[in-house]
Amino acid sequence: MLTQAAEDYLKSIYKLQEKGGKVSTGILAKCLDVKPASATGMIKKLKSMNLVSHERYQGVTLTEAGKAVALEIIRHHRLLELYLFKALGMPWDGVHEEAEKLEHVISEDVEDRMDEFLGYPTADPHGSPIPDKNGVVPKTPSVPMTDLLNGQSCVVVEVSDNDSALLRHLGSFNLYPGTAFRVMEVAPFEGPFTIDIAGQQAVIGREVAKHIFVNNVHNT
Amino acid sequence: MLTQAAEDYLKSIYKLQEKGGKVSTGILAKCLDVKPASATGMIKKLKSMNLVSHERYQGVTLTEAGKAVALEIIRHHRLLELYLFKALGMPWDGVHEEAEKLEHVISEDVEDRMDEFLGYPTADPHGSPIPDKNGVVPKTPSVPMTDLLNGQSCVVVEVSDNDSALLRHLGSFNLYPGTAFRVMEVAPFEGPFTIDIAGQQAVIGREVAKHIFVNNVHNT
DNA sequence: TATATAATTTAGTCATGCCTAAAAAAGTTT
DNA sequence: AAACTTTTTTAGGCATGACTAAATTATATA
Repeated sequence: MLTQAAEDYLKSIYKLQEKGGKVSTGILAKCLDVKPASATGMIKKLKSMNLVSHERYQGVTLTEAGKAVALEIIRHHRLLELYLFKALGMPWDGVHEEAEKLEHVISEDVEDRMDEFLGYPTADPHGSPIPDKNGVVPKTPSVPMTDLLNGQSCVVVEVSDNDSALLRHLGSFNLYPGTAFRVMEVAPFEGPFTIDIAGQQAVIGREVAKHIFVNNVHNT
Repeated sequence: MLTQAAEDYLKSIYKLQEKGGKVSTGILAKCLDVKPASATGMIKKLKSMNLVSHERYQGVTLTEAGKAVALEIIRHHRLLELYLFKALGMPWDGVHEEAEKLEHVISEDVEDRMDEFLGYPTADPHGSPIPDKNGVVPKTPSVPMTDLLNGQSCVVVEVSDNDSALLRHLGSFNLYPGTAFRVMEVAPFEGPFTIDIAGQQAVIGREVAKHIFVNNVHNT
């Protein structure tokens, strides 16, 4: 059985690997809020378990086995988030933290039962894809909201899940995955977006917009 | 925050204390499957946190603070058992093990939501009382099935939850908390009980009967 | 009351797991 | 090639929680 720390490392490596191939020790360390030396240490341990490949000074990659573990943890996490949201009515800005603890602990049996209860879902409350039991991730193409131009309409696909204050902010505009909106105005000089959500106007700053991903972009 | 091991010690001390006042180091060690010296070590740690009282060679007792922690863990455990049973349909012989891991991890928020979902229950699937948020334990008087005499009828109140093979065995007779049965025969020389459960006969050995607690005992 | 037995505590060890600071090594830039 | 950055190694710290062996204390017995 893997330790919680090992699982967290694998999860981080997976996420970093998704957007940039090999993962450097430094980036990984920063992502996990530890010193690079600590990351090197854990990388060695994971390598000895054949969960990662690593050539000195060359960065880490997950092996197939490591990837399988990472995806299982991510699957646990996202199923838990959705379950806590739908079955227990937890606010969407609270489920991440709780899932972070539970993901290391639940059995496959509980995972399966939640999956069934939820009707075999493909995305968590923040729109992140839930890997299936075989490790297949149902990706939905999307672009960052910052790509949008004046007058364009779209639908929210996904938002970052790790900042609960941000999530509360978006919730106050009813800006959830699935929500459609239209860009009314893009202020010049990297300014904020004014958007229309079902008749309600909202102003979304650049920093916030970076964390919102949309699809179905079209001019109206 | 307490470690999982510390919480487990407090829980064990609470349970042992319930049936016999002060808890000896040896009993505690046996109960947790560690050596007595290890138990002494943890007792010292818990004492330094004012969670237990302890005079050398005199056994341990929980302080009010320690009792509060123990009851909170037990509340978590039993709510989880019932939740897993009712909301996720887990078999009653599987919920104990799962709850054993989750009890150390869930937040008060999740606890409250499960409690509400379940309608503020007072007993888990094995009939063990669920302490309320103030640490009040809703006890139901009961006697061990081994006290029963020929011809007596009664209702199952509670069964031991820590042996899943035993639970499967009882389940095969539909012998759950709330189930009524009548003693048809008590074999002599500490022999087994033959009972009638809704028209079905079952033979229950002494060792099993020790783990079944009943009330509403009356002659019929 | 002396003594044997049992229980408990002390003291010291060991393993795990994760972390750090500082020095050394390897890669990258200019 | 020199200077800089990043990574790795080294050496060590700290917390947890278990263990053994020996010493101590309590209890039961003769």
